[in-house]
Amino acid sequence: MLDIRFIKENLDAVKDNIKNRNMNADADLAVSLYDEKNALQQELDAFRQKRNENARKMKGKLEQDERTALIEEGKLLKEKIAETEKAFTEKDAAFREAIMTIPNMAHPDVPVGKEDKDNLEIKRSGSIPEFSYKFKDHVELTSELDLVDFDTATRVSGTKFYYLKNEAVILDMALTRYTLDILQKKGFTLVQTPDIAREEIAEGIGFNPRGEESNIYTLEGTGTCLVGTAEITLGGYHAGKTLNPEDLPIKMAGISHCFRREAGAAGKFSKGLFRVHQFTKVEMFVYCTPDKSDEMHEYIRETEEEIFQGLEIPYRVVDTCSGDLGASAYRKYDLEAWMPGRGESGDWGEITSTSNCTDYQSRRLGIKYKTDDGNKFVHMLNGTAMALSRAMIAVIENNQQEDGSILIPKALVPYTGFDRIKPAE
RNA sequence: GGAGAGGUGUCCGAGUGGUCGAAGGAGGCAGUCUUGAAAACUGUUGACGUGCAAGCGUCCGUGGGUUCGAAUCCCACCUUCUCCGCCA
Repeated sequence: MLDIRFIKENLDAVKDNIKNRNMNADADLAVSLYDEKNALQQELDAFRQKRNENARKMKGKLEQDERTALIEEGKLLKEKIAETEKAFTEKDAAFREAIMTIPNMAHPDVPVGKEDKDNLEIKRSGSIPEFSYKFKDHVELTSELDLVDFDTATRVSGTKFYYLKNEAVILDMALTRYTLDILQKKGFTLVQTPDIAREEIAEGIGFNPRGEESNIYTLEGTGTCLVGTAEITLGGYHAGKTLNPEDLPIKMAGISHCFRREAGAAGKFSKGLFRVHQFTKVEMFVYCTPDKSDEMHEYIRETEEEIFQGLEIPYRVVDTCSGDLGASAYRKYDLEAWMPGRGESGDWGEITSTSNCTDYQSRRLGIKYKTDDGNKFVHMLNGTAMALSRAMIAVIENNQQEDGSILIPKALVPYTGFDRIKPAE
């Protein structure tokens, strides 16, 4: 959520931003609703002032007829207040709805574009593997090596679920542990978060738990939902708090299961482990002062690169264009790993994503820090350290061998205890 | 899940329907004293909205209700603690 005063003062910029981001939001409506709401608030405050005065007059001893007159006046005021309150509440709700749809402002360097094709590649690392033999995609490889079972999962749980089996289980944990070691050394506080969060926390982060197009599973009758990412539980960690500036930046690394409905997502780019209803993820989260958030964003991106360079996975870094940014992001970088089995002859596939959400989330969640000049909203950033399912695709497809085996990246061997996954004899 | 007791400012803690944004203490900050510190003493010390400002309004877990008037009474929910039950 943006600051309404900012919107009023920068109305044209806010409207341009909405257009660039390809979103439907009415800034003019938000402003006029705010002004109307404000007028009602002032009216209401005036009535309340009269009520308070009226009540104060009745404290001492009074003649009976004086008291009766005051009570009558009070009754009248009570009605007026109820009426005005009702009008105010309705207007306020309408205003909130309008302002919630307005996206965060974008960093001035964000490339302007409509969709993911317009994202700007800013960097490449590693080289794309060349295969002198017919290479396979991860679905085929994991099936042959008995590492992943989609068919049984479909019968038991539904489509887009999977069983990890045998060495894949170890590989999954090795990737997790490898990542946690890096993050702990860098000063992140490691946390295992709940996989369930209250809906208002999810909403504060920018996830809509309700509605047809929601990507979140709600738990009927509980007011809670399954988290789509630990961003929700890590961002909710300090909800409603005023933080001590000496404690900033706060760097957390949270591991959680992630659940996504992925309604309507299908097609060749979604096959196998790439788009699933459940996966495990290590997420980085940072709370910092506004002057540090650009710097922290680069830091998170560099950390992501360090993790994937260590695994010797070829990737590129993409600066997400305006039209492809989520509502809460000010700027977003994705790491896209080379996936040989993706598409016809290999393609880049998103494996991490880091967003600087500035104060867009903290304003809704009420997370501030103390300054000499009053309490200010903190900046909040998130970034994927390790999305297990997708990282697994990259590891498996890039390290496949002609004999059908998979080489384990050197950095992972201490964690797996084996350096190769071989087909059964 | 059952029974009981609570949720008040940075913290602890008092609070009879009107004099309560809220006693008292601690802590923080400023000052006096001191070579410096401690102690003692004095003063000060919540957030949010609105307004140029003075001010006005809101906030005592959350949301409803009763009342001319609610921290105080009623209802629901959330939550903490104790005991019992169940359980990895």
